[in-house]
Amino acid sequence: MDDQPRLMHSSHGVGMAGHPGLAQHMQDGTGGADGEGRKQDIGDILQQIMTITDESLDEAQARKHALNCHRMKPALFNVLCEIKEKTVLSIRGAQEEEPPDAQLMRLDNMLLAEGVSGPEKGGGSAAAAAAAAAAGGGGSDNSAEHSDYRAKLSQIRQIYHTELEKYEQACNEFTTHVMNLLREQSRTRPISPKEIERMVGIIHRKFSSIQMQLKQSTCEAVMILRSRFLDARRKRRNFNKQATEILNEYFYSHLSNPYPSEEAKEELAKKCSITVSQSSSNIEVSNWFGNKRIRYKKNIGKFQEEANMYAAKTAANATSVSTHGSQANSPSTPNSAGSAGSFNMNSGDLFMSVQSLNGDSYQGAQVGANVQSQVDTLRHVISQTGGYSESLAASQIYSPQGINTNGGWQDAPTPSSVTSPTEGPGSVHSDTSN
DNA sequence: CCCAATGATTTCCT
DNA sequence: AGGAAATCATTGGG
Repeated sequence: MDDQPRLMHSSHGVGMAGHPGLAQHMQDGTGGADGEGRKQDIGDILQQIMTITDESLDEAQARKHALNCHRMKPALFNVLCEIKEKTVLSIRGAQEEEPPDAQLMRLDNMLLAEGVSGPEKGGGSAAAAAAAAAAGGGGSDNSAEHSDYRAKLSQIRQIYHTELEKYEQACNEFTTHVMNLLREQSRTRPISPKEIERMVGIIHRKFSSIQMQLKQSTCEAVMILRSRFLDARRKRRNFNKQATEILNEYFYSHLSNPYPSEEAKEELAKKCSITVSQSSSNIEVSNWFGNKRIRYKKNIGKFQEEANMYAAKTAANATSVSTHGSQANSPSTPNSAGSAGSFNMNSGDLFMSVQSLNGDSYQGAQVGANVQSQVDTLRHVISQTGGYSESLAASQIYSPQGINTNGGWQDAPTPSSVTSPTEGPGSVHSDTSN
């Protein structure tokens, strides 16, 4: 009944604007043409409409019905709709074209990328829960953190989907409700189907903006989750002793060329049980070697002790494993030799092949019991002169440091520090200055 | 709490 | 692409 005044206004307006003084005119009774008769009708109708508020409800209802059934009703309705269209809707209509929302697209893309809105492995919340359980329980090759992350993610996903569903349902309900209402009211108000359509569009837009908020907050949640779990990538855990041992062993036994191939990396990763996941374990190994190389090179003195230790260790291993050490020693020592010299000068593959063949055993073979001293002396020798090393065929081959003199994988930043074997650590202070 | 060690990331270079 | 170098950020020992 709120509509009554409005109805009256508009009809009033129409009457005045379109046919000024129409009512009076007709009441004069002048003119007897057909048109005049119709005008008379319209006048009556308007009159009735205007006085409708004075009547009782029942009467009004009856009148309404009568008006609805009036033969002029559709025409009048159309006129009113038209005018309304021109005055109000056209203004609104101009600016209602929605721009293809970039923001929304971004959100959608992200949700898709994060696997929140994407094709679910299954359907509905039950599947989400199942996925979460699976991730938590049977986490194939991921750390606990990772599975935790996935569980949380699927939780978010579930919430997102239920909310989305709720919104959709609400939107539909509301839309049909409004549509019914408008249709109903179109019997008493000038509401065209077009307008209803437009209204539906407005409603949908409103709801989609709500939806966007939902998406946005979901995205935020995912981001937070990421920052807490995956992006805690800087959160490092130290490798366990065994792992570092294995890596160090490899590093120092390949000191001449500490660049493990992909396969080697994989192998190492496996051995170190850094098998977080196939792909990332190699990265970890690569990181380790990258760090090691740079840090070793930067301050060889500091690593001297460590180097000797691992040299001794590998040597010991080799000797214990293989008896052919002694005989192999001088002739086949190549590995290290290859390392130093051949790395740059000779063909890489030769060196590689040799190394891969007996890389591990070389030290054992050569050094035997007093590995350490030999190592040190050799280093010493090499670091000092190139000529000298020549005379000591084996040693030349041997020492990793030789490389840096040649400009191997390192540019020999601290050659002097290598001075005396026993003073290995002592030399450190000179390095510490670096 | 300070600091060295160290794993990870970033930037630049080849 | 992969490495070197610089840098960041955490860990763990004192």
